Amino acid sequence: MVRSNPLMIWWALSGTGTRQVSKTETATARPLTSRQLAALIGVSQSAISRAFTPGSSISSDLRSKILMAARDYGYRPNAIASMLTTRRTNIVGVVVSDMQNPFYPALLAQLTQGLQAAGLQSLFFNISPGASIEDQLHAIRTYNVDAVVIISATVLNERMLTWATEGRRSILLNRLGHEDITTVCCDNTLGFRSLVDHLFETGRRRIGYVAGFTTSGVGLVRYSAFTTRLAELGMRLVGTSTRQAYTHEAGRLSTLDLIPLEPDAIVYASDILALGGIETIRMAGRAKDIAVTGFDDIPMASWPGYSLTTYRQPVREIVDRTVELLLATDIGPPQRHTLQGELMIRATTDPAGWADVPPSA
Amino acid sequence: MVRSNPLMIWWALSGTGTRQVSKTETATARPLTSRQLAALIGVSQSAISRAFTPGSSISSDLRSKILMAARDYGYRPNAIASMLTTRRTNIVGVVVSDMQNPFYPALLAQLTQGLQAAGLQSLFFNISPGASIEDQLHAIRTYNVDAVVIISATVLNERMLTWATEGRRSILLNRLGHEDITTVCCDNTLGFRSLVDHLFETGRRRIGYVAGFTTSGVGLVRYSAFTTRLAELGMRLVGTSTRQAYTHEAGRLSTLDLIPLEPDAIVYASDILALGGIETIRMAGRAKDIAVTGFDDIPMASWPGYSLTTYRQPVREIVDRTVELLLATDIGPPQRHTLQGELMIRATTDPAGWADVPPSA
DNA sequence: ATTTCCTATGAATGCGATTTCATTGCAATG
DNA sequence: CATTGCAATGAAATCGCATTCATAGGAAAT
Repeated sequence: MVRSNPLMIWWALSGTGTRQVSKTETATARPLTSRQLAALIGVSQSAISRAFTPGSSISSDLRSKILMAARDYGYRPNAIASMLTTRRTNIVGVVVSDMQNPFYPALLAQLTQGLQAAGLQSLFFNISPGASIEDQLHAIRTYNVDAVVIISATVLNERMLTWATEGRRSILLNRLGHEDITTVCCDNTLGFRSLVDHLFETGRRRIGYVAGFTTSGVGLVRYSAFTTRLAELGMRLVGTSTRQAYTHEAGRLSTLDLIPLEPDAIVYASDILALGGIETIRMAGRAKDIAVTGFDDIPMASWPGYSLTTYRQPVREIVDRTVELLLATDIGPPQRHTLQGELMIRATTDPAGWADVPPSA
Repeated sequence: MVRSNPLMIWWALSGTGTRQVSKTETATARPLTSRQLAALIGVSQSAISRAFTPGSSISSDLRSKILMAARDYGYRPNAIASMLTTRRTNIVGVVVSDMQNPFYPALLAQLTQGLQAAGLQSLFFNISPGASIEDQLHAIRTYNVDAVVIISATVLNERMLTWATEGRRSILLNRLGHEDITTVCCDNTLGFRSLVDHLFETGRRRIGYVAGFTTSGVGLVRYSAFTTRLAELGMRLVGTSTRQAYTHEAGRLSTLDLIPLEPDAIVYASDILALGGIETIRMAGRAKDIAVTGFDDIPMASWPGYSLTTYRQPVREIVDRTVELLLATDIGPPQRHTLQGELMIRATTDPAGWADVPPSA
């Protein structure tokens, strides 16, 4: 709908613009305001506002007249102005700290889509090494976001968290151990129990474990679920290793520690660690003996070259629940939402062994 | 260059933490307004505003008095309100369409960090299949973002683009062929010429090509640079294949088409395609004969298990240039910025061949 | 000492909507 | 027919800050 716009003419004649309108400077043409539109079609400014406010007291005749005029003149309500009076921004602050781990971009993409579908925009706060955490938390408050969703806030301590989220709806994704904030999290315990069960059923008994962060809530829960189930089934924990990171390299290195301990399976705290582990195990030519499991089910896990047995995080459900909580009219006390994932059995736990040759010379 | 940001001042004076907040700051209580603070310490509201506005006419005595009071009472300027008067939001709309390709999350992470460092926030617009493009473009305008950065807008057509970006500073990353918008892009031509040169020098002569989108500007430029250099060096193009996508699977499938043509090297339009190709080539046991090159240098390319020869996109430089352009005070006509990357020589072009065994049974 | 010129400040005026309040007209009721 | 009640509309008052305007008080200049 590229129709010639009376607005431009109006502005040109109105004399408000003493600036020279250059070709590149169309930026300065200010959009029509509700008052101007009202004047143009001879109604009150209130009427314009009502026409755009569902459920307000206005006749459908007048409303449609206004909406058509708005379309013709290219008027659209200024969101900033309405934020000021309604004190609602329809903006959700999304705090991200770890974009290295491929799981998070995937989660992020779905989350923003889910929010968009609900009419919410996402304002990004990147809390990563190199970014100023203080400034970002500060911005969360001055921009008056309606809500805050924190994705894996391993960087934030409890006090920062409560300060940043104070007074606004907020949800912590994939993190545990915070009393004051509602959390939505995959069922890590069930996940690791399933993985151990699967290893047991496929005949593995001597298990190694590679952790990411051993300090975070999720990290602890995963390890604890793992060891508990191991003990219940009478399996042996041959060793644990960590590099305090969820990266491919950390997976490679930690696996080097474990191989000498002769495990017949290694459980990794996340897929990205497991992918690193696969590489080390292949280099060592041990793929025939050592089963591998991950956690997350990132896209790479299902690539034929890896075919990693893992536990799928229910990303869709996490996102849906999150959006649902954000839209709920009544906010109760902080809640814990635990969503069930799914065991994805692939080649790396095949009792017959998987590829035992290093992929690269 | 860092834009002077009122918030910086606040933080500078606020100390490193240990805010002494009066207990009056309950969640339900509305935040203090400048007028209230003014009344509390007996100055005018204008003074409060000036205290937070760098370069405004105010004595340093009064300013520091106000800033300290602000800290004590927990006052902070309401960004929404100031947007209304200044007509500047300090928000950049970031339009993303393809989060599947790992290159984009990486670019995105760096971009948001670069913007943050310059005092700009990023509002996300996810234009992906499943999201309503119309709604998102609409939102870009009603939220009055200061600028728009579009990352790989393969989904948007020319008319949508101009409509969405009309009247605001906007930059297109990694896309070519748009006259009206400033673009910042890696030097694709140089990149593909370098790759071909490298293949020539390492003795390859029969080359295959796997494309992503063959319709996009970047896709065309890459292919054209590739074939041109091939001809110049008298090398032979044995075949081309595409699945119209930049995915691992597309790489796998396209490679299946090419292998029967007996190439001694395959050039892929991007790393993610090449990774898929590596898999197919390994399965076929042809890694000894077929060299592989990618483009982007995503993290996975340097994993030992792949060790993919590729051309690094200068992400840091792209981000820096973008931020610089956004902060520039004078906007000229649309410009083309082409930044040079770097040839990353790894194992997949080793004349001796790389791993020739399928990594997974 | 008088004039001039700044600088620092306060008062007042928007920014562009939402929302309350008051008013009008018309239908329904007695 | 008079009265009540409701729906639709306009006028006016915010919302919280930025900025212009007006002014008081000094310092500098004469």
